[in-house]
Amino acid sequence: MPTERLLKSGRSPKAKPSRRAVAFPPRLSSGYLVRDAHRAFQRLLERRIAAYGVTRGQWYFLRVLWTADGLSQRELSTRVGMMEPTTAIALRSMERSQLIRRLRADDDRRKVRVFLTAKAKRLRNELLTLARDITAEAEDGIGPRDIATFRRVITRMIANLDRIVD
Amino acid sequence: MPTERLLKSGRSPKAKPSRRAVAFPPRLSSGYLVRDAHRAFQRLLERRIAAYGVTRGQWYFLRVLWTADGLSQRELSTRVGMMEPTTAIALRSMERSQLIRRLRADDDRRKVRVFLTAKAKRLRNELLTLARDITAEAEDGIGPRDIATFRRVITRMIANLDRIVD
DNA sequence: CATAGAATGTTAGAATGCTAAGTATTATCG
DNA sequence: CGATAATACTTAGCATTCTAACATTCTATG
Repeated sequence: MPTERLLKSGRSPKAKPSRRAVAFPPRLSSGYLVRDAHRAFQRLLERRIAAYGVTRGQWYFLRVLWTADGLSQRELSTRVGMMEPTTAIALRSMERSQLIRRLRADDDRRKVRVFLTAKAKRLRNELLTLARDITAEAEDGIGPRDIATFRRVITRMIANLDRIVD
Repeated sequence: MPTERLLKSGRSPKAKPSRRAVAFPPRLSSGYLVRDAHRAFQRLLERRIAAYGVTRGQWYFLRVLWTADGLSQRELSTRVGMMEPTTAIALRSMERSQLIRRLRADDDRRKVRVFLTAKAKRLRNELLTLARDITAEAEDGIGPRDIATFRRVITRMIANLDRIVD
């Protein structure tokens, strides 16, 4: 981590003090901490699933489909938490990679149902284990009580933020 | 949040039990919680700074430059935690938006120093306040002790993950 | 000094995610 | 029944981020 060094640059020595009134160091910002943690998780996940020919964008959908095969694209979008164009792009790449097949629904011809291939089903246990390992490595040396508090707090933060509309 | 409904699809009723051996629900995955929180923070930040004509990609750099004007691109990349091509792209957009100027360093003509414009400096207090408000809204209803635990835990997770090389 | 290597930035190309605007199908209502 | 709405998905275009490969400039070593 780089040290916080202040370059004075060419600022006037008699700058108004109000310029500096607000301070908000990243270490005190939950948002910054969450961002850094997210990037660390992603980096590791991406590197490890690449060995199986799976990309990060495919991962989230695999994870849902392993539990609920045959969903429509709309349902998948909702569960994964992505917008539908994002889902469409991810599914196209998964179809190319032989991870899914897409079948038009008989009852409603607007809908497309997504089904895992045998290949994708075979990946399930190994990849889920891999994901659990990453979590375990992340939580290494942290007590179970603190982990529980962490989960409770971050879940509440998500709820707080999701409730805000403006 | 959508209910967990299991579509049985066309799977054989006598599938091997080993197929289901591994379970790892997202609610128990710190990685998933962190991802969701990250997206919630980003969505809100993006929406609010858009009113000032600032994008998310510019934000991280502004934040560093408000504290240390005149850094080189390499130093900026390190502090923000981005790769250099990412920095180059963000700075190009910031130059177009009149938020920064780039000046070749006299002492070392490989280096480019980045300086905030008056416009960018004027945005500082208002945008930092905005960011602090988002944090406050996220932490609403959570006790200070729990917040402290949360920060300690997530900081440790980041350290754990950053240490892993393979 | 000349040349090899290190340091700083850039360009190119891919993946991921968004919003806005389109197409096609189904449902509703006058 | 026929026009209008809503629903499901796609396309287009942008922003953000990465890795890999390049150009430019400086440093170090013979």
